[in-house]
Amino acid sequence: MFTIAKASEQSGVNIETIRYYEREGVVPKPGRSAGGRRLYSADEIAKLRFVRRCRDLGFPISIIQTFLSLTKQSDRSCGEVKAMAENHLGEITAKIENLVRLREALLSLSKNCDDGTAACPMLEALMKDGFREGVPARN
Amino acid sequence: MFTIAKASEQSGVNIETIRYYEREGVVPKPGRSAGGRRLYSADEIAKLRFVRRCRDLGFPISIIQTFLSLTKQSDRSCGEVKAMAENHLGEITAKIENLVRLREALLSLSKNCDDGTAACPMLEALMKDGFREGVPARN
DNA sequence: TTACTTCCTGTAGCCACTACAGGAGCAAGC
DNA sequence: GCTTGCTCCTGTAGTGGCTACAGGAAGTAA
Repeated sequence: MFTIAKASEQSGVNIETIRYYEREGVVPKPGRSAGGRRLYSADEIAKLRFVRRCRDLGFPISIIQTFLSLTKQSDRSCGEVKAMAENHLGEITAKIENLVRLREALLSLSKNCDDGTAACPMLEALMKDGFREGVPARN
Repeated sequence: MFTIAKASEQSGVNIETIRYYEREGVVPKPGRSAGGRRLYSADEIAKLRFVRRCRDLGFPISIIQTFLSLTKQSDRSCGEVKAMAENHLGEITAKIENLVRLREALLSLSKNCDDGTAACPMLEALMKDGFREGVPARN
């Protein structure tokens, strides 16, 4: 059995975040020592690592909870997982496209911006009325 | 002078968000009618539109406040604006690169995932120990 | 007058954490 | 046994940028 510091180290999840996950019911409550300290098994640490990896892949907590419940069944789970992963892939692709358009818009705005000019053409352009080219709406 | 609904319509900023900006001191407090309702001038609406456009470009509120204070001076502002824009461009590019790596990681994970299999290879891989390839850390 | 819409303030919720404050447990050295 | 210093505990509040109420007042058209 491991202390929360060891669990954090081995899973890559911050200590405060581990306690947060427990509060929110993402991972089950671990056992406690006589003095009331959390004690983690290797399995529980593996679960934390799984959550961490999924978060690194950009999955929201709600989806990860579904993943965790699907791993318990281990039957018929793959189709659902694949569907959720593909849906997430679509969202990532959309985000990338948005950011690329955004970068282009910002680049063309700041391009005319030279040091030393009195009035900044970028701020001018953003203030003006005739404007709306290729800037995507927010998320 | 315009009601908050007109200001929202013309600036593209949600009514609740306009009041939020006012509370936070992003835009100055507008005048009020006899009955206590907010009344916006064309200038104030232009300022809201400016904030909206900057938000659409991904600038955080704190940077936008700097922009707004720089537009008042109109002297020597361009260099600072350009520096902030370029810094922001760097952040956007980093985000894009992260997302692209993430997409590749997720794609290679979900590729082996066929419908109908008993155990899901993607969840298996995320549970396993030997793992850590090209998944970027979170923001 | 009545009905309907818009607006007001104030507060709470969203997401996924992060950062305290104030106290208790625990291990090592003297 | 006692002190020092670390880890851990609970509970609460803050982050950013909004969004969503509740409960009431003001304005407008028939």
